[in-house]
Amino acid sequence: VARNQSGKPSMFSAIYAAVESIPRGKVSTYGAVARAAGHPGAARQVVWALHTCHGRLPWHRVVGANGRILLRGEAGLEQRLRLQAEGVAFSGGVVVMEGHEFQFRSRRAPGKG
DNA sequence: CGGGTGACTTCCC
DNA sequence: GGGGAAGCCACCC
Repeated sequence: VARNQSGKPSMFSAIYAAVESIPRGKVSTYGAVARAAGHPGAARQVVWALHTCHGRLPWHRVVGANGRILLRGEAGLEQRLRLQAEGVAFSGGVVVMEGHEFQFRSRRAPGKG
């Protein structure tokens, strides 16, 4: 577990755990992961975490708002292929969030849950 | 402490 | 649908 110089766990740890918690066949957004990690607005740090752990995390399960693939070049293609391989549906080049967006343990809008 | 950077997000036209 | 701007946070120099 990565820690800060102060000794307390950094957002890295929270973000890391959040990304790891995304089950196969589901996806989430940078913002949602940041929220689930307890750091709303830290979407950019999610990118940082993914980069730091590129290869250790299901990075392909993290997409941009509206299920858009933000990666460039082959990376973007690979992400899409990986998601499709997991059964994630695409429409018009973007992920069908409707039913594929992973809902973290009661973090987003209260709704019915 | 300041400046630049990044797989972001939201608001407006 | 595309472009511009502001907000956000941590890493690196």
